[in-house]
Amino acid sequence: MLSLKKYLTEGLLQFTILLSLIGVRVDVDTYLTSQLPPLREIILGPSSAYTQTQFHNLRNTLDGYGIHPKSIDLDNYFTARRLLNQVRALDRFQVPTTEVNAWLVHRDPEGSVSGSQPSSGLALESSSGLQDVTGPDNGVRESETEQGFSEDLEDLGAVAPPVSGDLTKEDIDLIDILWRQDIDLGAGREIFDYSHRQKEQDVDKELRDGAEQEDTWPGEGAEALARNLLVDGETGESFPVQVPGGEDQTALSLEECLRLLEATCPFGENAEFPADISSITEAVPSESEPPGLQNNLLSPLLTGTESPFDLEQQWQDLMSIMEMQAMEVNTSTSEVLYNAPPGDPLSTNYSLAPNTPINQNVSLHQASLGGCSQDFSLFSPEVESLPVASSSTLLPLVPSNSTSLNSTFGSTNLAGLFFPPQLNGTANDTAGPELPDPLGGLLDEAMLDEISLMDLAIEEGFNPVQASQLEEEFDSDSGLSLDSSHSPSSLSSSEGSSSSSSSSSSSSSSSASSSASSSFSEEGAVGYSSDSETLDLEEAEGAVGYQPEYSKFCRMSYQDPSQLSCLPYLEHVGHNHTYNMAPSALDSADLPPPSTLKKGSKEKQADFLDKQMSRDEHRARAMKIPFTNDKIINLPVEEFNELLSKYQLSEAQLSLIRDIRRRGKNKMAAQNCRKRKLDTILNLERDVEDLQRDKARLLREKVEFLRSLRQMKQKVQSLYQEVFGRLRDENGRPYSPSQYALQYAGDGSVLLIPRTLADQQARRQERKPKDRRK
DNA sequence: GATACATGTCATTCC
DNA sequence: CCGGAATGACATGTA
Repeated sequence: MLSLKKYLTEGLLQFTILLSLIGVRVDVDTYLTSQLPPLREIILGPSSAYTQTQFHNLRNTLDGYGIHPKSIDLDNYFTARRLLNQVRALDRFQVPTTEVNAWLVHRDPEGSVSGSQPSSGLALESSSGLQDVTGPDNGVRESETEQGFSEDLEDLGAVAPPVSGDLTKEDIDLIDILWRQDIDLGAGREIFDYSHRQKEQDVDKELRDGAEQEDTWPGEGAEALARNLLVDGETGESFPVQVPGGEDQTALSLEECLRLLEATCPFGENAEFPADISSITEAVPSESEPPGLQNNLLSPLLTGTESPFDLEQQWQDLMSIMEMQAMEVNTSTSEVLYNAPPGDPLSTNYSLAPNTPINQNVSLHQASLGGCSQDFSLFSPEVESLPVASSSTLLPLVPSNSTSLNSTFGSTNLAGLFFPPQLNGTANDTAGPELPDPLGGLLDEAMLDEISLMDLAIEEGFNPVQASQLEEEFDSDSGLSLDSSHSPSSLSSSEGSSSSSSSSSSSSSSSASSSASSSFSEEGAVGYSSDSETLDLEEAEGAVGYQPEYSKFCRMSYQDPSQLSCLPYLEHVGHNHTYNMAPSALDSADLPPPSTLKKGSKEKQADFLDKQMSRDEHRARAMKIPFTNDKIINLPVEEFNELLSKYQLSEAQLSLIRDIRRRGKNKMAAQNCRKRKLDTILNLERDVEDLQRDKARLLREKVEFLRSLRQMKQKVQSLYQEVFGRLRDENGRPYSPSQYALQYAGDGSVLLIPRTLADQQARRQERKPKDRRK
């Protein structure tokens, strides 16, 4: 009981405080009532006959509510270790994540970007904040369909930000539900995972274990709160850029192209660009203007905005993905990319028809800023765990100069992009399937893999089973209802403590099973107690060995039937109180005054106690060892030797005593060892699940990145078409795509070169990566 | 009776 | 070197 209180006061309380510090609501009752047999056994251990006496005596004297001076070293050790693990695992915990999200929900309606928000809320927070920055929510919630993919998917925060900065009531409700689920998930999963191992356990252990389970399954659904929805509501606006025709080579400003890219940034949700683009288009030189002047045209638009950074960041991400996957450039399969399924909302708006009327009133600046600032969150893989830090740390990594895009927009990639080898003569065609590029292979593979990836992600990461299980649990047992479902145990855990002592004391007359008694007695399990203090208590109470009658009396005095009747579920709890009793005490106990007990019951009692005794106790009794096994085992060496010296013991007795001590120590060690082993297994299990979650998250990120990449590719393709289609030779005729191609040069210009030359360079570019890989 | 599980015990190693 | 913890292997009891 005192150990239990110790757990309550130290373990549970401390952890509760810890959680409170990080803003996690802790419903102690929920955890108390959660059951997890393995951990219960780990922490409490199996039968601990050695500490039974202490447990028993303490209850008798203090009724479990006094402050016991004894320091339980191992207890502290486990508690400290658990706490440490919990603290270490805080970053992985989903409960805090959920909680933070909930707070964000409550705080964010004003739309302010709260940089002080702790981790994990970021996806929601940053997205909403950005949303506010970017202006009114115009996002098309096309990804409502994607939500089925999994809400878990969005927990990475790397996906597109949520469209809406203002949460609707449904959103809040959903968040609230998810939050509750997270809180409960721990217990729920514990039960799920270990229910097969559950069996009759003593209530104290349940209480203690329940308090300690919270770190095992903190719950993971919360991440899904940040429902970052990839929205591509853009309209595929066009832009007026006319490049002066050259002879064979026509230089285009790189910034022009980049601007075009930005204007059609696939991630931007700003479908409409309210402002005008006239300023830009007016700045664009006429056809007769020399190419060199055009390099500066776009820079004013780019400076002062984050869009180039974002864009570059995106490209870096995309390229890293390409490298990571080591995908072969496959120009022959690019059709898949362009033949996106009609149902795919992401691919619908990106075919930019060159003939599309140019909207002269589109503010390119605003468009790029709005779209890409949101994109930033989309490409922040750290958002999930480092909300504030990510936004602050990632930015500095990005060159503050728009020209740095050259490094990312390397000639390699762009050259390939701008080199559709099979470009046919119809320059006015929308980005056709016949336009391959280096990204084609990647994207094709990505698209092909997407389904399987999603399956994988769902299968390995989010655990649809888990989700459904959650649903079921919370349908029938929603929220913190574990409390009620396990109320008996929770009741017994605290209130039953005193009565349990009485029931234990009455074990001699009750038909308590040995297993139950042992399980109950393992309270304060072996190795958890301080020997000296235990000894003091024992001696102070005179319960063991020398004053058996008193001990017996104490026990009998607790045989209050009313208490048992009040707590009928404790009746089965029995305890082995004989283990720590000296043989003499046992003898006396076994022979109560004839007047009090009938002979038959007395014999039964004796038999029962005999059965309760361990072999070593029997041996000790047989050898007339004058002190208790408990002392033999738990006394420090010095006191132990001192004790031995006090008595004239035969060699056989001494040998037996030493054997008893050795076996007792080893028994405790074995129990601790088994607990540790189980603990290790459970930790490994948790680690595996964490890794699986990470894997699933990464897969989801991959899918999202590939999706974004595909969109970018489509944009680039459209832009290529657009630019190329507007090129005119000196006679005002369009260039034939079969004869000419655009190539991005290293100096930032885009050149119009003959296709033969372009093909050669493209081939060269293809070889390079392969060689590098070798 | 076979089996799984919990627990105790022994031997050994390590600190 | 001793005491004791840790642990694998085995024994035993129980359901």
